[in-house]
Amino acid sequence: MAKIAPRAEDLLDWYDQHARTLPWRVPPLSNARPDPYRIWLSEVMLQQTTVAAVKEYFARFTALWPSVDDLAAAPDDRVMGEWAGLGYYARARNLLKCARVVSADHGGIFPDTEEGLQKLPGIGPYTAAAIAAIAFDRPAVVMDGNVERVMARLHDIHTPLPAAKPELKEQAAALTPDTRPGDYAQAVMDLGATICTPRSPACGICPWRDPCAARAAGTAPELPRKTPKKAKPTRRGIAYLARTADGHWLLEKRPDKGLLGGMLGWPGSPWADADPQEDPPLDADWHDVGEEALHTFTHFHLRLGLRVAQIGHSTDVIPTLYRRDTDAEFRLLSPGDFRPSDLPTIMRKAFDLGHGKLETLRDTRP
DNA sequence: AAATCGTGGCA
DNA sequence: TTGCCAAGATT
Repeated sequence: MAKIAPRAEDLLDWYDQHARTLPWRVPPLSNARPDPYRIWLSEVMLQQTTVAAVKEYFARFTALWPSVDDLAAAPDDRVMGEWAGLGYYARARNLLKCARVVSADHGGIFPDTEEGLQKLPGIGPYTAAAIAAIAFDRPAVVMDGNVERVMARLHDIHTPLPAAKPELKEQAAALTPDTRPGDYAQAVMDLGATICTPRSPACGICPWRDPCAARAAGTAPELPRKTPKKAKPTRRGIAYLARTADGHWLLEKRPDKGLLGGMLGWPGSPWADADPQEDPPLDADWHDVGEEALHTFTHFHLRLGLRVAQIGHSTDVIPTLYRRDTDAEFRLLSPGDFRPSDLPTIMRKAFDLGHGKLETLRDTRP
């Protein structure tokens, strides 16, 4: 029985009828070109992040900063605060760097080639190809998790990831068309997101069901294979939430490098595998919150012990803040300046738990 | 080049 | 409950 070769045209026909409506997307067959700024912003937000999580952030960012020049002019703290909760905060730092390079060095115009795009901060092989294809309709080979999965199944490739990447890219390159490459790139990703899903793929309604080798072999649900991941260790630490008599909160701006880099957080001990050590940022009547903030990062679990204290007036606290030997900068934020939504999730969890304890202290010990 | 870097949803 | 997963980049 002769093997049927998959055709890009069949996928495009499916896409014309089934393309999802997305805030950053121009519908197929509309003869409109998308705004490269919005494509870039959406692609950076979508790195390792679900469409559902991105939507509200994309709406807020484009409302606050409609153009790359607007974003380039924004203060760092505002952008980091708006990114809070979305994760992978290096993306936000590189987003700003990239906006400022495009604004200052390229007149606010994004490069229209893969090579030019990939020179910019935060734009790697995938994002450069995606912007080149979607925004400029160039026949770039767009490789993301969806494309890897679709290619592995289409050709019944059992080599585990990431070793299979070169082979999967060869197959993807052979299929990428010269006509409508932007729609094709989005079509493969839509296929992966809605039909050729990681679990329980809907092979029966797939536009590529006939040429799919894994469907014929019955192996689609178990592809692509992946090399096993390491178990996550559990680390522990202690965070200190201090509020001044006039309602200021004592936070720190974490150093730009490393975990939660550039974000606001509560002062505290290092996070280590051993039992946590007390390490308060200043002398105060610290109270144990009695409940830990639990959180799981990419490569470890965290149990964060919490201490809270009422401290003196903000104008009296400031001189004591320079005793600590750390890369982070202390910040005393007034009630008007402190927004819990500016915090990364673990720090917001700590606030939610510690805030209530502080209210209890005030009520029971006037 | 293996490790690092978030978060929320889902089975 | 735990592990897996999502339009990856950086070092």
